[in-house]
Amino acid sequence: MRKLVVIDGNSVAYRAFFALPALSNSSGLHTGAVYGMTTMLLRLIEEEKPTHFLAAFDAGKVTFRHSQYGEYKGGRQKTPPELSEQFPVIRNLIEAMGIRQFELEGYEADDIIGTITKLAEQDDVQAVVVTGDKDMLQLASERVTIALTRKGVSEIERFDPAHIREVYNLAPDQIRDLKGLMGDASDNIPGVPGVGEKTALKLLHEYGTVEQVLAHVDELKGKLRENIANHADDARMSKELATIFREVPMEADWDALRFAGPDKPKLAELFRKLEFRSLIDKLDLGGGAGAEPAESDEQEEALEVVRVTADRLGDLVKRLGEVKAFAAEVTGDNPHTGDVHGLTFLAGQTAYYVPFGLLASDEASALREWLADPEIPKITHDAHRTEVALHWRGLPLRGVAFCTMLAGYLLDPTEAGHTLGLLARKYECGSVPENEDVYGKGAKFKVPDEQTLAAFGARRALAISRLESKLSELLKQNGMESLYHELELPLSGRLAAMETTGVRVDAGALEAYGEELKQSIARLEKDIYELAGTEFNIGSTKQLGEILFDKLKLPVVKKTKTGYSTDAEVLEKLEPYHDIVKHILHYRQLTKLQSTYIEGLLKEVRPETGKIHTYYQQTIAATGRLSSQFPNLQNIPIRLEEGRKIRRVFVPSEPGWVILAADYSQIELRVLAHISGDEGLKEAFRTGLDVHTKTAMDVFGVSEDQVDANMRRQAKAVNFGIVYGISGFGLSRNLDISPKEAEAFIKQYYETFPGVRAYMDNIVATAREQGYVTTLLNRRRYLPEIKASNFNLRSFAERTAMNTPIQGTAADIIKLAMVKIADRLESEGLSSRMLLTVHDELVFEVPPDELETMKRLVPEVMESALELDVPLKVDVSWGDNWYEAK
DNA sequence: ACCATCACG
DNA sequence: ACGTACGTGATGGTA
Repeated sequence: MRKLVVIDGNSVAYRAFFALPALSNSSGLHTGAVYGMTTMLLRLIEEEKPTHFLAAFDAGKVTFRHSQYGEYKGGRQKTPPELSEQFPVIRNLIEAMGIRQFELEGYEADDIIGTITKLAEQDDVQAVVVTGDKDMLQLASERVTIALTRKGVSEIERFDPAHIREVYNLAPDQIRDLKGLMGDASDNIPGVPGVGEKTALKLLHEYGTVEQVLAHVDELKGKLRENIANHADDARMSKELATIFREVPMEADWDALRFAGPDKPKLAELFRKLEFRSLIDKLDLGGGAGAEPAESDEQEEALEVVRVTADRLGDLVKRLGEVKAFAAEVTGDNPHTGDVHGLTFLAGQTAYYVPFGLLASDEASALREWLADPEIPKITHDAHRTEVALHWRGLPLRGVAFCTMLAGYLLDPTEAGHTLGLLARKYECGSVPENEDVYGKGAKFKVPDEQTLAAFGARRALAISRLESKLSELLKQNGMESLYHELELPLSGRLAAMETTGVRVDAGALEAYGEELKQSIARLEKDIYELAGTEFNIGSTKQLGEILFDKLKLPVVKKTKTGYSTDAEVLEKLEPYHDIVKHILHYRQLTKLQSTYIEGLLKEVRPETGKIHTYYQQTIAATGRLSSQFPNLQNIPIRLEEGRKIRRVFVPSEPGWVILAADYSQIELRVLAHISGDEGLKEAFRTGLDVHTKTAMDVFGVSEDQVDANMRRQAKAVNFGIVYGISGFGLSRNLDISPKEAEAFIKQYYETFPGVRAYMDNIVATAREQGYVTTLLNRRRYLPEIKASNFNLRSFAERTAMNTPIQGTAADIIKLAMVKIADRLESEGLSSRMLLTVHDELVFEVPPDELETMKRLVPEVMESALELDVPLKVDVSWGDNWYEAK
């Protein structure tokens, strides 16, 4: 006798997901539903001994039921991401189990199951349907049993027609009628209002079917009669929706469905990945023929995890000399406001977890001294963040000798992230969960108990220690040792110091400016409403588009994928058509200032100090630049006067001091001159002429006094374009000229500076050959897409190949200058403080008696940070605030 | 969560 | 013929 088991894949997965606790493996993959599914499949194989096995899944989102009833399954909760991520794994599991899976576009699993069971009946095959969905009971027959999951998936109740009769006193076919009357909230099937299971059963026992109930509605009384009479159509439609379609175009290929048991090696590998250790043992999958040896982390298993208490601190203190690595539990995106929960120290085979409370207590002074001692080398992950977070708790961190995050970044700056979990996996140094998996995120954020933190810390510390040896070797192989040890690592401490120092902001002045803006915005708003003839949300691009293009019939210049484009470029083109446009542009400008720079900055001012403390991300930008967050102080307005005024509120934190700003002049073009070796471009910088004017002279073949403003503007655009990895189209858009004309400019430029063209050609060829490009200090960026056949991807990679060495070398230079300046300030005992860095600019606060020294020292160090074939030039300025330092 | 927009170098 | 400038972060609106 052939016996088929059919699983309702989606239904059972949901059941398993909600029934089981939120399990996850050490790499953070949720595994609850997979685990539930696994135990259930194993039990089915054991108990049912199927000769044929099929798992049916829903395909696509729209089925024919939606065309019958638009609201079908409407209002259903979105699948939780913790479950969605498990579906692919469930598919792998089923495959490894040796079970055939099936789905068909436009049909639900129900329909596939309805059809296969019908075919089973025809071919004399015994079938068991496993599902959580009671609707399926309608399929029960002599040959078809429905196994409903109970208590999640741990129990199964089998329904044959006799059992259905016992429980409901209905025939299987009448289940459809039951649903038709009572509806089903989970599928958004309406049914008849006021009719639940009890009433529906009573009616069906009396009349048999929905149609008969409707025919005898006159015999009913009161509200029930009224409801049924009014919702007769709903009842008929509901029944139809609940009816499983059994004519899906598919064939009964019993050979294809034959079940020969699990693919053991595959299953073993999957279980190892999922960390279902008990199942590996239970199924004896551990070392069977064909199975790979179990990947057990012996070192991790041998690790002793100690939760340090006050009376056991001595054990750790005695072994501080042996500490190989430490891991800090820091949570929160912003380390200035985040929490430190504890530190784990790895000494030999022991991981000591010290909760923060203990670390901060009198008893733990030896630990704090160890952390603060610059002479004791320390290895950790994300030293920069840790140092900032510890600083605010009065704990200095010095002597960081290796940071695995920074190393991971240098080895491949374009990776999606450099968390310890990602690095450990990538470099095969154990598996470490992400913070998100340990602490949760958003509303679910919760600090777990100390035991969990200790176990987590132990794994982190072990991974850090393993990564250190691997990554330092790789840095050496890549020739990045000095980039790492002499530039990035020292910089990380300098950044932490700048950030914790912070920059004073005159909050009163900021608020006052906000008041002014508020008035202007209100006036603009009124004007705009008047000109539009209606009030609307000007901030909504959708509503604005409707006003401009539907109501006022302005020409559509550009579209976005979601509708009309209304960006500044479009609005500038529309200015001549309607007065409203310039008001909108002005409104945009002022609301940007108000929301991002007035309100945004005010939120970040610490009331205790009146300062803003940004956080520089050292491991984000693919080119080696820094980025600035909470708030971003690298995009404070300067180009337009109204915005530039914001800079007035950035003031010295000590009375009488001044703000001093020093910026590299044309650093990227100078770098280009150096690395391309182009004689003409080098000459341009040696003459000391304005480089854009000089470019205009050379490209247009005119003398200095013949260069007009327009020629200089065009030359400047070409220079920018060159740095960005030029294309005729890009330049044409920027200059608002035709691509043809732009091409001509570029051709002319390349003829004038042939060395630049040679560089561009060479760097792209180099990228193609070696797969990456480098900066002067050997920073590296991989460009795998340089070989893509897709034109877009490849072109992008080519422009990146041209740009990254330039932008990245400029970043190398200013970073080097920062480290050198910080060293000088220290060695010369100056009290001036480095506060900010904005890609090619450094900002300091300076006491009056050091101003002369700093005016000399800062440019001197910046200009000599790295010797190029062209001079580096730095402009210095100072004043009472950042605005005045121009 | 994603998009469009806009601030900076 | 393809369809774009390089690198970031914050905001408000919308789905």
